[in-house]
Amino acid sequence: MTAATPSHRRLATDSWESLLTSQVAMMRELQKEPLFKELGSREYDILYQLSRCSSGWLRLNELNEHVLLTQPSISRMVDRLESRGLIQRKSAEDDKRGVLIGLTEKGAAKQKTVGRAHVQRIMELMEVALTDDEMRTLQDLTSKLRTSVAGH
Amino acid sequence: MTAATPSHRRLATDSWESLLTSQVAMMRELQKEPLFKELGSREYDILYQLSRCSSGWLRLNELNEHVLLTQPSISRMVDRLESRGLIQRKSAEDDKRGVLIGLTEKGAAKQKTVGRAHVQRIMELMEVALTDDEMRTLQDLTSKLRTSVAGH
DNA sequence: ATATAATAGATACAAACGCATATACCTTCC
DNA sequence: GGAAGGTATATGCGTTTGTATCTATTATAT
Repeated sequence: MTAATPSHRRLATDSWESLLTSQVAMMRELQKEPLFKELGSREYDILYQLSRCSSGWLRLNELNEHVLLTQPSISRMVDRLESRGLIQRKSAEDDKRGVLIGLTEKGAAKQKTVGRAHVQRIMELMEVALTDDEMRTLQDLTSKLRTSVAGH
Repeated sequence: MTAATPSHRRLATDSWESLLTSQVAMMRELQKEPLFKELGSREYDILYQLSRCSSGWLRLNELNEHVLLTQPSISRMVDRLESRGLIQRKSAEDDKRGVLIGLTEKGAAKQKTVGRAHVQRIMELMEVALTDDEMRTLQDLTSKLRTSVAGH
């Protein structure tokens, strides 16, 4: 049983703040990538999630879990991506309320192009900061945190 | 010297993605706090930065470094917080282009109220997820990452 | 000294956002 | 099987955001 001493409190908040600010620093750096001018990082996130899921189709609410946006915002973001020809909608057969989102060929190509540059930049930044072992540890800890907080 | 093998690449991107999604999960949870209805989390961030700096005053561009917003957005956010009586502006004496931002008494009180609930929630979430040692390690690694990426 | 470039912050305007709510469909319970 | 309540997505509307640009001040170069 852990005591709620001031230093214990600080440990929790300091480590969270450190996580948060490192994320801001990385994001700021990643957003400098010129390719992100034509496809915002949250838009890329959508394409990325669609590219990596096994069936190729995701429900709107599944997308919503991964991006820090409200449901209406995702809905309209999907509108825009659809009108740009990057994704397509189809209604879910088992639940006619639902909508399935998938990449078009153009969208998949776009994701690959932007993704390559993105991955390259992430590698450059992570590599000089942390050793492989440290990356593994970081992944473990953040994974543990996410699982505990969100339960999946 | 590390080789750019696919698995090495994956290690960098996977650990970054894990960091990112854990941050999203935490944020989502923290934003459920009712007190954040009257003071958005980015607005709180501003008050928080002002509360913790030694002189009590920060330049607009210093604030900008800590929050993932563009300069015009910070500028207008400061407008709103000022008109709500939470912060005050004064021009910097050594550089007449500059503006210094500080908390009003009301702003400091607000920061404390919201901050307490915020800290409480962070503690609850972190505590069940990670041990003290793990939090220390997480802080070390993210700190290392931030320093490397942003250089401060 | 004066022109030139760089920097800090503010503002105009269009695009994107969140909140509240509407609509359509599914589930449950009687 | 029909009403009541729950869930998935869409839309109206006011607010906040980013891009581009503007003004004011400071730094640099000739």
